[in-house]
Amino acid sequence: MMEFEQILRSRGYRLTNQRRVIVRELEGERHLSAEEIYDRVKEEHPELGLSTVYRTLDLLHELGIVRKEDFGEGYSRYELATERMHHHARCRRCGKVIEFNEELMEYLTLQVERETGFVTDSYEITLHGLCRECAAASS
Amino acid sequence: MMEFEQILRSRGYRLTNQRRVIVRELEGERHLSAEEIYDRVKEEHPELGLSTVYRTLDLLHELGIVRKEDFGEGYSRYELATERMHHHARCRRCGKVIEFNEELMEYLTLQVERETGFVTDSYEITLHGLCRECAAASS
DNA sequence: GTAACTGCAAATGCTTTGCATAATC
DNA sequence: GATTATGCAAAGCATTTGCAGTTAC
Repeated sequence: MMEFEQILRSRGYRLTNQRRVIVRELEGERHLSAEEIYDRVKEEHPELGLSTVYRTLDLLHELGIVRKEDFGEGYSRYELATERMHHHARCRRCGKVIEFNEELMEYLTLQVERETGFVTDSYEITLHGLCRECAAASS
Repeated sequence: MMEFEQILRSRGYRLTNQRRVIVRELEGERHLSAEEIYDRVKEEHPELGLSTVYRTLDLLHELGIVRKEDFGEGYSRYELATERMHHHARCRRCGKVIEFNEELMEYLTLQVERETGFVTDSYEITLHGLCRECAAASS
């Protein structure tokens, strides 16, 4: 991933080791929380601070390099915006998150842009309801 | 809205004044945060505590009576599940939330249920990108 | 009467911030 | 060398919890 370095430079941000390391971690795994990134990186780079992780994720999110996700856990998860878009179904009883992909939606983002001027670079669908087990248990 | 009283009773929960008042507030306005509900209700019912608001919203959410929404503000918003489903486009630069409706999607929930057993009672689409103004400013 | 519910205050956990130091350009 | 970025510790918020008192059934 060279692209993110160019984006940073072109906006006048500095290319630090911490930023490189955090992006590398995100390249390795999806859906990471700030704390998880911090823990993983700390082994090799004990000098990294948790606040730097938050500040970096904030910056990367604003630059459109990472997506910020909310699984209803009380904290955020992050993944590279280059990852394939995907969607979640979250059980309101047990909290389980089921992931699924689907292919339409392209037309929707076009329509929204036409109507509101909003330029979409990624999207997320969340279904609220009951997973198989909880649905079975409640009937 | 009588329905929620029946749901509570049928599950063995008690029908308290606090629960009634909180639901009434949700009937009056959409997208309310716990704190906003607390502030609105406090004028007429100073005895209501904020933790009761949170506990009630949690219960109503688990029962499927209210939807829990995340606009990326760092806290949750709530609305009655009977409200028309809608979707958001959130600007990653300025945070502005643009709301829009659309009508397809029915087929998607059916397909998900077929594949995973997940029973959807509501859904939410979030687009990530730039609003008209921020998109203009960054080009 | 008893079990569920509430209010209050304290605790928790994620995230942000102030400031002195260090690193990038 | 100037400015941006970092680390640390402390502060900030939303949310949760423990517990004694209250209320619904």
